[in-house]
Amino acid sequence: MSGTRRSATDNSETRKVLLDVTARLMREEGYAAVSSRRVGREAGVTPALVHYYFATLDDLFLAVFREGAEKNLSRHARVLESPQPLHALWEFSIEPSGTALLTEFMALANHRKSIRSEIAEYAMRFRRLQLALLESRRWGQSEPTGQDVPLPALLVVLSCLSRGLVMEDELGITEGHAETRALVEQLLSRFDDNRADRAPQA
Amino acid sequence: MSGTRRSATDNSETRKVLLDVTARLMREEGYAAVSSRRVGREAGVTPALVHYYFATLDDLFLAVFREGAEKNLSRHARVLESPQPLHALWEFSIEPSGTALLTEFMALANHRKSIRSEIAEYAMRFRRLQLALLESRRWGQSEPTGQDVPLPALLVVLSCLSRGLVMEDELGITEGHAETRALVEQLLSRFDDNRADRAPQA
DNA sequence: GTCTATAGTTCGATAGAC
DNA sequence: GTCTATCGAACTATAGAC
Repeated sequence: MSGTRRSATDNSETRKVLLDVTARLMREEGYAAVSSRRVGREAGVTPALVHYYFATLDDLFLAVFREGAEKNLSRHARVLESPQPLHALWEFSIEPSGTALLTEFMALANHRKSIRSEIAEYAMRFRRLQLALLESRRWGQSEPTGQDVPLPALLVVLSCLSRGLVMEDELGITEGHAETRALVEQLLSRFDDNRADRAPQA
Repeated sequence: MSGTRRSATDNSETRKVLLDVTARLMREEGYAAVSSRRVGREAGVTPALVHYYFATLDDLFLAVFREGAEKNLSRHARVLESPQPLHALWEFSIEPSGTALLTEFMALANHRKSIRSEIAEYAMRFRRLQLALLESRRWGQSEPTGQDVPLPALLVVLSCLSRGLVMEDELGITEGHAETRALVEQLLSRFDDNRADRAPQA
């Protein structure tokens, strides 16, 4: 039984609740709604206990970000194993779930140094993981139709477009979205249909 | 002389200062740094006077947004008259100046209804203006190389990409950016070099 | 238009009991 | 690990004098 007990601070159930409450508050009301009092109240504990787990609010924000980042990294690793990895990546990226939270972190990063550097470091790790996984499946070198769209550029385009489309959708802006999605599908097929392990079509 | 006096509330010099201070605070420290006390202090007036001009903070935010939006609309109208309108649009869009402010408004819009609807309405007006101006120069119909990239999609791609690249740049993320910019230039040339008023090249 | 004064909130963070 | 109690500070918004 001693193997299952969890008294260490990092595994505390309370800590998990605090992280969940914080993430929800950020999604629903923005980072400005996060305070030790508010988080404590919604988690059923006192503000002082929030400070016990996270000395400052920045520590709390960082912990939320790191947890989400790690989950995202492993989910992406799985997504990129799909038979049509780029289509799978795209479908995954245009899910609105994580975007609202990411937007809040972007805004936070604009004026909190500790968060900015954490986000930047993660983003680079993330993009390099994507590159490595995709290149290991033999893209990006001298594929017939992929020549004019280097893989690094494609990844930038996909991430900017998915983020932008989801944000606009949530604001109620849909002008040109259908055409854009169709265009992306067409572009992705040029890659997913021309992998090295499939027969070239001409 | 009576034509130059400006006693109306909307033309007040103080009002202008308040708008400027607010925009600067949003850019440099985020929307959360905006308060009637802070704005008043930095403008050299009392908090009560801020409330005299803008009953609530939302009114203040909205006024800042509207002012920037109007300026942006007229600047864009001029940009799109360039001999290479899409290149001009792109160069204009990747200027970092307005992006930080826009990011703050996006984050604000996520949880302030009045701001969300204002941003959405403006974005649609904006995109329709772009479409109208560009189509009047005979794009997007059946141009030789533009067939597979409809103009509405192109505009979405440009705006998402410019916003995304600038944001990433400011965080220090540059992976894949050079390749993406090259790709965009190539795409834009397919349009700008194939306008109806230039000779087709084959 | 601009001010003083103030009511009523909410906040970050800490000390220290249990 | 969780609490009470508290300091010191910031905030929105309004009332009303000038």
